[in-house]
Amino acid sequence: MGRYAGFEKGGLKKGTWSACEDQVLKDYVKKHGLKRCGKSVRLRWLNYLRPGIKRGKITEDEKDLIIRMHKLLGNRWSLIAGRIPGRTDNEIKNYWNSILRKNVGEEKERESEVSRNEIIKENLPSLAEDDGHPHLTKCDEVLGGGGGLDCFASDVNVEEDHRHRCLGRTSTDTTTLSPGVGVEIGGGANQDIQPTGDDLNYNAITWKDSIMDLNGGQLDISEFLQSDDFSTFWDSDRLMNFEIGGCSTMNYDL
DNA sequence: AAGCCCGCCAACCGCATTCGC
DNA sequence: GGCGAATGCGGTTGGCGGGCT
Repeated sequence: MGRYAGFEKGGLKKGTWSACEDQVLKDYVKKHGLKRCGKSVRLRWLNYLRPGIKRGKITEDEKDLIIRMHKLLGNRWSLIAGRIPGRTDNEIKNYWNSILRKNVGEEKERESEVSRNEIIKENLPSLAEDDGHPHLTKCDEVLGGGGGLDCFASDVNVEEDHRHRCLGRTSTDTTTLSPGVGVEIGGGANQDIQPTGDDLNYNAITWKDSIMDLNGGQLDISEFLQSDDFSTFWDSDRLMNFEIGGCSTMNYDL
């Protein structure tokens, strides 16, 4: 994000314009009379004219990729586009908003009722047995939201400080904490859980067989996507398991 | 045939970020 | 450190074309 000066990417020069480049542009506009602002020109180039841009319909493979990446990254269109050669962020964004959003929404609607209940039934008992998390023992109400697993402790008398620590917040930070809310697990890249790194050993979520804790903020997701780890991760079938399985592929390590 | 509706997609817009001066 | 320029990003808008009535 932002300005990257003085290097080339994909054969394209970036950074401050030279006098020579300014002159080329001036000559061009003088000759052809292009009445466009720079931003518009840039966008047209990036999204349409740039070499390597793939035109035509999104293939099934690309569609699957977009859906899976979106589950992982959310609306990080440029990151998603970066993993789909020849497609622009704008194209992917449009495709998602016009086609996939409603498809995925409908699918989610159908699946959520069944899978959510099964996942919760399978996993929450182990949490409830944990004496270190008394509020979870009181968890008897589960609500939907975001494809993740939201655990709502019905006992609002749970010790506040403990709930805060489990949410990774200091006991004085109550601004985003609603009464009765316990822990949110899963649901993509935007997690409600942040590590405190203190008395609560907060490897709260460890992806099965994976080495990174995306939710814990130990690794910036952008860096991760550029890393070799991601290539390995991506090439394997782990991601598929991770996304489609959702919570069911997680190990809860509280 | 004409009008309307809707989906797709290119373009616009505002904001954030980074860098050079 | 402040400021402007350059760039990136994501949400939104608007035009166009095809299908339907």
